[in-house]
Formats: sequence, C-alpha cells, structure tokens
Amino acid sequence: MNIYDISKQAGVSIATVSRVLNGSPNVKPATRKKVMDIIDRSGYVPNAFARGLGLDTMNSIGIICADSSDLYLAKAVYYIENDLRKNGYNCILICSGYEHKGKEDALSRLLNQRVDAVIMAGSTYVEAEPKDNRYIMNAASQTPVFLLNADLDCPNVYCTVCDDFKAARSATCALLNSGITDILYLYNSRSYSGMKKLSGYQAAYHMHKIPLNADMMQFFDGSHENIDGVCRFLCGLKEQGLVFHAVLASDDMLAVGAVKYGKMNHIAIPEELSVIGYNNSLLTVCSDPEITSVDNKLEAMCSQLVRTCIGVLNSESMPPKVVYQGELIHKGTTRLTDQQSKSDQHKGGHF
Amino acid sequence: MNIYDISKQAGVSIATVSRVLNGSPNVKPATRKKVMDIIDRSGYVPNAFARGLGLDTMNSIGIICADSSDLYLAKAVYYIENDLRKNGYNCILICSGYEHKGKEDALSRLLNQRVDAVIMAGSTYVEAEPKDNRYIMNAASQTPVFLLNADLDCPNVYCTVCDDFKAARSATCALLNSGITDILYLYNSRSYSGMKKLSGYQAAYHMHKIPLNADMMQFFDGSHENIDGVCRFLCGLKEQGLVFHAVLASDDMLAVGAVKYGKMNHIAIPEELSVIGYNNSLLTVCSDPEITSVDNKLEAMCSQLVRTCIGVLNSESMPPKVVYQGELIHKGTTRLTDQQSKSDQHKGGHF
DNA sequence: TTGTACGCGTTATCAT
DNA sequence: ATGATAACGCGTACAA
Repeated sequence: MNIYDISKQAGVSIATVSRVLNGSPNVKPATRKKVMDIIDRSGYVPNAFARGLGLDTMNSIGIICADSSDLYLAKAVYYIENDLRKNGYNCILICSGYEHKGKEDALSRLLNQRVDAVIMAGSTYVEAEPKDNRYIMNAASQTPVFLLNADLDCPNVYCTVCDDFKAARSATCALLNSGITDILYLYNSRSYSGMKKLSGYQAAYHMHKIPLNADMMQFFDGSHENIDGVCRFLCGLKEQGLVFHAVLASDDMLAVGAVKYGKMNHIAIPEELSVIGYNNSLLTVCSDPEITSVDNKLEAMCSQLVRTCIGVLNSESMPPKVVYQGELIHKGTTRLTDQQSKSDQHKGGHF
Repeated sequence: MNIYDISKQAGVSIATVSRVLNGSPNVKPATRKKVMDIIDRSGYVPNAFARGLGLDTMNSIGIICADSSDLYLAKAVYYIENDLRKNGYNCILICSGYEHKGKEDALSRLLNQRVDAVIMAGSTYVEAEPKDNRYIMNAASQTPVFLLNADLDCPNVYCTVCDDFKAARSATCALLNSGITDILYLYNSRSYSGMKKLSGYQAAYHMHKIPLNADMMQFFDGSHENIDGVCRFLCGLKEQGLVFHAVLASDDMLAVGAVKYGKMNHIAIPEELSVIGYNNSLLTVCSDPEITSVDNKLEAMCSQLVRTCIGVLNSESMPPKVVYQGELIHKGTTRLTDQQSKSDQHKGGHF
C-alpha cells in the first residue's frame, strides 16, 4: 500500500492524497472525505522512510546516558521521553557506559541515524580535559546537543544544570552550623558535577574558617550498586582511626551505605552520626531512618531541557544555559533546622 | 555530501562507491583504496533515510515498557538495549504507562516508524480479556513482537517468561515449611504475572492442605514508589485485627514497606515477622535487614529475548516461548534453609 | 482546486 | 570489474 494505490482508488492524483494526509486547506471537502474514506478503510500509513528522505527528518531525538538502569538516569530518561513524545518526537536510547569510547560511539551512531537532536544525560559527559569534549563540539556542528547536568560552552550546545557547588556547600554548612565539624565527604565520581560538589564542600569549610583535612574527602571506587562495599569501606576508615560525625555523600547510594555502616557499628543516627545523600531518590525512603538528601529538581530540569530542545528545533532563540538550585530535604538522618541551612544560602554569594 | 560527490571525486560511478561501502568483493583493490581514501578524507556517511527507503529497514527496534524509571523495567531496558546494540540495532524507547490507550498508541507509533521488531517489557502487556490483546496480535501480523514476562499464544509473538507461579509457590512453601502458616500475600498488580504469583501462593496452601483466608491476600492500590503508603496500609490491617507472621510481596518495594512496618511496630524481623520480596532488586540491599527475595533471572531472560529476536530477524526458527525458573535468594528477613525450599520445588510438579 | 513531474540518496539489476 | 538506470514512496513547486 502506497500513496499511488490510494490515489488510484480515490480517482485523484498523489498530490491530492498528500495534501489530505498533511492537512492542507486547499482541498475540496468532498474530495477530502472521499480520500479519507479510502485511507481509513485500507489502513494506509505513509512510509516513514520515504517521508524521512524527503523531509530530512524522522522526528526522532537521541538520548545518551551512561546507564539507563541507574536510579537517577532512569528517571531522567523517563521524564525526557515523556516530554519529547508529547511533542511528537521519538527517542532513540543509547547507553554509552562510563568510558570515553562508548560515549563517542553512541554519539556517532546517533548522528549517522540523522536524529534531529542529541540529549546527553549525566554529568559524566563533560570531562576535565578540553580535548575529551571535542567529540561533543564536533557533533554540535551538525546537530543541536542538549546536556543535562553538564556544562560546556560551545555553539549549538545547550546546558541545563543544577548548581551542585551551591547545593553541596549549603548541605555542608547546614552540618557545620549544627556543630558538626568532622564531616566525611564521600564521593564516587570525578565528573564535572562530582568536582563541583567537592568544591562546594570545601567552600563551606573556608566560609567557616575551618581547615580542611584531606583524609575527610574519600573517593569510593566501586559499582553504583555496591552498597555493601560502601559499608565495608567506611568500616575500614574507622578502623584506620578516622573520626567523623557526619557523612555527606555525592549520591544516595553512598548515603545508604553510610547508614548501614552506622547500624553495623551501633552508632546512633542521627544522634552520633548525621548522613546526607544526594539526588533525593527512592533509596532515601527505603532506608531506615529515611535519609536527608539534596533534591536537585530533576523533573523540572528535564522539562526545561525538552522545552529548550523543542524551541531550538523550531528555530526560536533559546538560552544556552539554564541553572537550577538544589534543595536540602530534611528527613531522618540529620537534626538540622531549615533556618540554619537557609541562612547559609544567602551568605557566600561571593563564591 | 552524497554518493554522487564521492563518485565524481573518485572518478568512478556511484555503483562502485556503493559496492565499496557495502564491502562487495567485486571491486579491484586499487579502486577500493582510491574510493576509501576519498570517503575517509571527506568524512562521508551514507544517508540513513535513503538507505532505509531502499532496504526497508533502518535497523531499529522498538522497546515499549510502562515506566522506564521503574527499577525492574529500567534494568530490563538496559540489558535489552545493550544486547541489541551489540547486534547492530538501535532502540526506540516508548514509555506507555499502565493504561490501555497508552499501550496501543506506543505500538502504533512504532509500527509507523517501521521498526524491525517490537519488544514489550513487562507483564502488564497481556491482559485477562482476550480482546484487550487484539492490538498486539494485529501488530504481530506486520512485525515480530517479543514479550518479556508476558505470555500470548499468537503467530509471530515470542514470549520469554519466568514461571512466577512456581516461584511464588516455592516462596510460600518455604515459609509454610518453616512453620509460619499466617502469611500475608501483598500485591499491587493484577497483570498476567501478578495473577500467576497469587495462584502460586494459593497453590502452596492447597499443597499443604491449609485453608486459604481471603483477608490474607491484600491488594495495595498505590504508586510504585509509595513505600510509606505500604507501611501505613499494613498498619491499618494490623489495627483491624489481622494477624500475620510473614509477608510475601509481589514486588520488592512492597517488601521494603513491610520491613518498615515491622520496625515501626517493634516487631522483630525475622524472628516475629518474615518478609519475602520479589525481583531481588537494589531495594533488597538498601533495607536493613536485607530482604529475602525471588530472583527472576532478568538478565538471562533479556539476553534470551534478544537472541530470539535476532534469530527471528535472520529468519531462523526460534521457540515461541522460553520459560525461566525463579530462585529464592535468602537474606536477612527470613530464617529458612535452602533444603526446605528446594524440596518444595520438586513436589507439586502436578500443577 | 487539482495534476504533473522532479528531487531526495540509496541499493539493486542488468548490461558491458 | 564497472557503469547506467530503475526502483523505493513521499513532498512539493509549478502548471493548469
């Protein structure tokens, strides 16, 4: 079944069928009805490939993320797919993994597919070495690129980020204000955003004029699901004599590990150990007590990212960078008041 | 840049360029090299739409799931995408939601895109009413359909499932054998697989000649993330006077709620309350104690599903149905021995 | 309001 | 081993 078959059966030319199909106003109602009847009866659907060839688009957008089963990225993909679909776009999903090669492959795959845009979700896509971001810039010269939680200043690249520096600083300040000065910063990623969080932690100490201790910034080098490993890692630190009364984690999963560590060692939470996670994910409510966490407004960010994307595809002028503000959500692993953390957000504007 | 530009620069016809591109053996090595040099230098890539039009495929496969941010489905999508990519296919992801309309829309969208195959992940896609599965059968007449965790006997539909009936029965038997006869079955889905699990629970009681109590099979009607709601739901049951010393949940998230319920009411786990979850997801290790859960071999199932899919696309003969066996993974919320549960798997073969 | 004819960039068939 | 040319099915400029 193609447009010729329909045109023959309806006794009109393919141009008229095409016009009916695409809702052109220049069709006599009677003709339109006649054609529509044939189309409905036959169940004809235009061939998407032919359409794509002529229009140079199949209305599809690529989404790259490192691991779509990661709690945070899974949410991001879900929000983005929903919004794009509402705007008439299909999503081609590629999980790139965390290695550079995988990222480049994913991007080139999508460009070969001639997607209308590429969305890269996750801070892992912008790296410290400028040359490692070259491949994104090259892609952007062909197709608009939209980054979620990563920042890259380049034409045709649009960033939607959460200010992780401020959020981490606020969280740290909240702990410092409550009188805890031995805060262990626990992280598992050295990505752009990972480094921003670390800087935020450090900035809070500077603000409070408390010297930093390198041992209190610990990198956990393990799988994103190895909660038990995090727990053992902290036990190891304790055995080495490291003393800390709070853990600020760059990810909720690390925070869950910290809570487990506390329980295993009979350390009361939050009385003797405060814990703050990051992402305010489902994990925070699985834990007992529930984990205080930084909410980084993922849904709002995704919604904004798609809005920007659609705008760009419609040749509207769009901001190359939109910054959201994280918010500390107090739950059961801290004994902080909202007042304290809020006052800190207003300080430190000099950073 | 198109194939004509390359052919001109190389001083050959487009046919030769095409042959070089597609690795035809009928090209003189010297010519091949000459053409390849031009291609490499210019960075030319064949137009995917034109290619699609000619070959009637763009090597893309649709994945439909209700909610790609659901822990279980997210894993499924991840495994499937990875395997398909290794086989040279791209994935178009659509989240259909749990309503019928969304599912139909998703499917028709993919068919319009002329995907090579459709994968529907999740038990929600096969419903009790045969007419509600009509849309899948129709799709199957155009494109092969692969179901994960759902069973539909229809030409061109291939099913990869886990025997949830047996798994639920084994889990229930394990509890019964340990002397607990008041087991609350908690579920949140009336899908095909949801009903299978429920039947498994009931079958175990039959096997042990213990009468069923309708109050002990409770449906939780809430969001997939409302752990607090589950907890309150159980508290409500307790207040109504319902007595149970074990909870068998159709989903880990429900089991997490049960553990929380136990803690809130100072019920010792597993001493006074055993809890078994389903899916053996990350949630089971977030909880304290870690939750005993039914592992349904998701990764193996996905791998098999993709293998079947690739086989079908290559016109190989493939089995329309592959059944996996779940396995009870003992963790901290039960006091069962492997022996007990294993012996039950061998009984009841008459079901 | 409608129809004709061409272009989109491949792949494949058939000559040579 | 290579080239000319016909599909593939649609959108659309232009003509009528």
